Amino acid sequence: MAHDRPLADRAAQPRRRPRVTAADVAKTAGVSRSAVSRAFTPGAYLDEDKRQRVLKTAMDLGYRPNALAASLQGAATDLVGVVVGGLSNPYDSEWLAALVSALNASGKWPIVLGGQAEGLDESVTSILSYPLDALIVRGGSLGEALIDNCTKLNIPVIFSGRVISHPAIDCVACRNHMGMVQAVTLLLESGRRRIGYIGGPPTLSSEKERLAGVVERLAEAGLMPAAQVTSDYSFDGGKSAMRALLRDTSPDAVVCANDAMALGALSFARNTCNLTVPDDLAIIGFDDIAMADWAEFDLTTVRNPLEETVNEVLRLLEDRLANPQKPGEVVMVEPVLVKRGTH
Amino acid sequence: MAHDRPLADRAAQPRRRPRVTAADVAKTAGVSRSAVSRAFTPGAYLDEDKRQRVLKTAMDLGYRPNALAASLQGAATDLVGVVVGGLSNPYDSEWLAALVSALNASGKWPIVLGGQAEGLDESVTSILSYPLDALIVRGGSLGEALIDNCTKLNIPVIFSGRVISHPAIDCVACRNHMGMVQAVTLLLESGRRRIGYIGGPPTLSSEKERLAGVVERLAEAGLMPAAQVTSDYSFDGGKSAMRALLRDTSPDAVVCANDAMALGALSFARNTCNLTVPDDLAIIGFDDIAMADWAEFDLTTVRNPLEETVNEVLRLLEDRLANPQKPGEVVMVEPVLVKRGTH
DNA sequence: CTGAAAGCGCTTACAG
DNA sequence: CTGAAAGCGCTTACAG
Repeated sequence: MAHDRPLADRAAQPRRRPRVTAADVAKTAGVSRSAVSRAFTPGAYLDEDKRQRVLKTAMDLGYRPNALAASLQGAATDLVGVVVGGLSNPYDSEWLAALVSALNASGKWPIVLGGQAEGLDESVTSILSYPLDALIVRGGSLGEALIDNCTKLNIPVIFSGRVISHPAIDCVACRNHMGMVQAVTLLLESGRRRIGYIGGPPTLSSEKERLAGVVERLAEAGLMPAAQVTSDYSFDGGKSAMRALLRDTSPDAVVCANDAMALGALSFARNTCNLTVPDDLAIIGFDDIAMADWAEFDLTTVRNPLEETVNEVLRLLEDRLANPQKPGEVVMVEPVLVKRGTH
Repeated sequence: MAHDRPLADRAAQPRRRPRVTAADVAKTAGVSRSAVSRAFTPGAYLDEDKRQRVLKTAMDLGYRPNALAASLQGAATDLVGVVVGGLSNPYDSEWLAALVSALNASGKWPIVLGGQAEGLDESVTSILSYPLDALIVRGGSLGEALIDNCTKLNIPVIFSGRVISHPAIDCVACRNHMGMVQAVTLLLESGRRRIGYIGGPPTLSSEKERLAGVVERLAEAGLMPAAQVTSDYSFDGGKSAMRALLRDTSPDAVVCANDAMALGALSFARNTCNLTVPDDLAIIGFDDIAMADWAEFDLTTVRNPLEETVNEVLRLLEDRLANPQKPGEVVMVEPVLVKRGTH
């Protein structure tokens, strides 16, 4: 018994006072440990009176079954790892909020890793010590190296915002290329010809696809990007990028790889350069975050459907848990051009 | 053995393929289970050659100790519940991102509950099935009822953004009253006399304190609020509130209980009512979220120090884990008036 | 309907 | 330095 230990020992290593245990309830209620377990197991055979007595005692003592001990018996842990990037992109925050909410609603409990760039790989390695039901990874926040790790540990991985070509991995992603083609087409149709581009981190696959969409649609019209700057998907990054871009060129339109940068770019163009948007300069973003619709911005953008994405992630999760051996699934989500006031 | 079960059974209840186990590694490496365990335990005695052999085998097999099984031995789970409200208040999102990042950095893994109002109590009850190291609760997102539950389960609770008078509960909160006194003082000093107020959900203690700060400072100057509307801490809520407020009165200043509503109010005043801010109308918020500093808004506000709050939460957590029996601590954080362009 | 017993994967005294 | 064994809290056949 813990109470029999010498004080010095307890002081050195302040062990948590233990939780109330099924054995405690059994003793108090005068039943067997099995009976206590059965009282908490929906289908189990147990005399109704006895069940009530156990439940009452449990309530009094503040007992509830330790989910971790139960998982050792083979039960699902209902624990899901969620890896998101630095969260400097508001779309990632919206994604996280929607995903957490949806997971909660279906009785899954997300262990969240994010808000930091460095140390993320290490953190993921750490949480793989837990027998997670699955790992959900946002876009390019993580390399493919972890797939092997997870495979060995039998932890399914679901990617959101990135297509992975792996036979057993599920993913859902937006048709980025198509979205950018729509954006550029809109600009071309309204007579824009000097079209610049503000991109995100070039290593991200979503970024590559968006850039390709812009470049290829322009090429189709016999054009090249009037200017091209790389930034970091943040508001401030968009401001700096716009400064750099306007220093060297005078485009009549700028396509941004996400809304946060578009908002920053818009702000810089208006407030620092006194440009009139869209008369002097059109600006189009990507994602359709909540702020894009605010009157101050009224940003024309390409919607990266959030609700649909999260719904698909949850469906893939359920399907995967129901059938761990099924082949990986790739779900593509359609972008939608949202015309507002900046084009 | 699982493989000996009839197929029907396995189909009905698709049990997860088990993880690689210490026993597997032991067998492959030709050592005892104890040796495997010791190879992963920093201070443990184990022949260096043997340790290397075990580590190598573990790597090959993709083994790592199951943290849940280890926790049954009395180890901390390093799992921390984090309860946040509906996340419609951007300050809550910033708080969550900062907290998650800080927890990750110190090797704690947050199980996040939020993004939804309804069902939150039920969700919290569910995650108490896990032997959490602690539960961190944001502001008014949860009633005090859960404190008893947690106490019985020996799960320490830390509140952020709310003062709880309970002998064993830690909390960190902003001096809301003082912050609002500063805001109103600034307005009075610049000659404003018809000062309105847009409040948040009246049940929240932070709201009560902020309202009290406004009312009492006005009373000191012999004034009453020129108008008073209640809303929900969201941008859209701020817009609606401003509409209601301007329908009946014409204040020369409006204090808002948080920045999101202040931004909405500002947007409505400017874009819908064509008011000039601050000439026609001053607007002050509370929190100092990132957007408050954007050129479009340039919002004068009261900073609710985020970094300091999160740092204190982490310190309280560490102290509590080091000494579970110590008395509860109440940490007050000082608000800072941030003068920008809307006053 | 019920209790005693086995076993989930791990760590840690215990006895070499 | 090492292995066999006990035990963490739970569920689930097993045998009444």
